[in-house]
Amino acid sequence: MEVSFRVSRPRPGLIEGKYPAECPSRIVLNHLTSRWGVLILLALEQGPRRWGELRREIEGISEKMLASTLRTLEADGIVHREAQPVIPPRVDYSLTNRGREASRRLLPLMDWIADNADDIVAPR
Amino acid sequence: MEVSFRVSRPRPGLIEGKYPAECPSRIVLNHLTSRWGVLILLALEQGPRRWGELRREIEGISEKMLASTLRTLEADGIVHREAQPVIPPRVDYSLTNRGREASRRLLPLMDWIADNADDIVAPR
DNA sequence: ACAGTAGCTTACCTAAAAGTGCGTACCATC
DNA sequence: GATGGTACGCACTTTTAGGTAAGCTACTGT
Repeated sequence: MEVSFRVSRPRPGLIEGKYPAECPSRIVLNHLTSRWGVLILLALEQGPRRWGELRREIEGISEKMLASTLRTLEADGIVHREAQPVIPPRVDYSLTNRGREASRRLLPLMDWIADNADDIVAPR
Repeated sequence: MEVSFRVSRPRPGLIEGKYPAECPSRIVLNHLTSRWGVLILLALEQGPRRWGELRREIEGISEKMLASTLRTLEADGIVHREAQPVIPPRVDYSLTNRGREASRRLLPLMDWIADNADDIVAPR
């Protein structure tokens, strides 16, 4: 039983040719699907968050990883960082347009995984 | 300019609570987005492939990683393995229905990344 | 005077993923 | 009889993501 599933458009060169680990696509994919990257996107997709809010909302994340993951996503133009020069410091994070584009593609995958992960992993 | 983007349905418990690294969703996500997992899915999504075809098509993959990634995806019910007891050995790999469901969600993300990765990574 | 808070940075360490290189069985071909 | 293709498994090493813990600035509250 063949399932007719075609991608919207051809992806020339995605398989052919070399795939060094340093390929830009691989780098971005790693950032987006990193341990904490996904959770930060999930959180920010609900709306802007302050540093401390993210830290509390994403239980288990260390300050180091929150900082470095946020900086990575900021450098990728996926997360917008807005620091207000007040004391105590206040920093707000939100998704950029690019970040929303990314999460729009990432969330369906995450939803599917969340729905199926138990069935997939259970049989062990 | 607010972009109105809502996820199809609520994802309760995806943010709240703890997120151990051993969470089933994280495991499956890691398998799907692993270095070679994505490339194998991309290849198999074009149709069934033999071991050697995958090895040649996915340049740079080592035999060890091809074998272990395929076994992981097979254990997850994403890839179907069909070994014919002939000499020399012949083994065909294809996507299961579940694998096609997964790739249907993964490919839009990969397409977007492929289109944007250069712009994202270039400014460094 | 001292602790607490917000938002980090830095140095160090570990565990898991991936790479390297070897061996194997069986046969066809040169 | 030597070489090479096919589909792997195993042992070892390297690389990298992530964890742990401490410190730091510039203030505020008690």
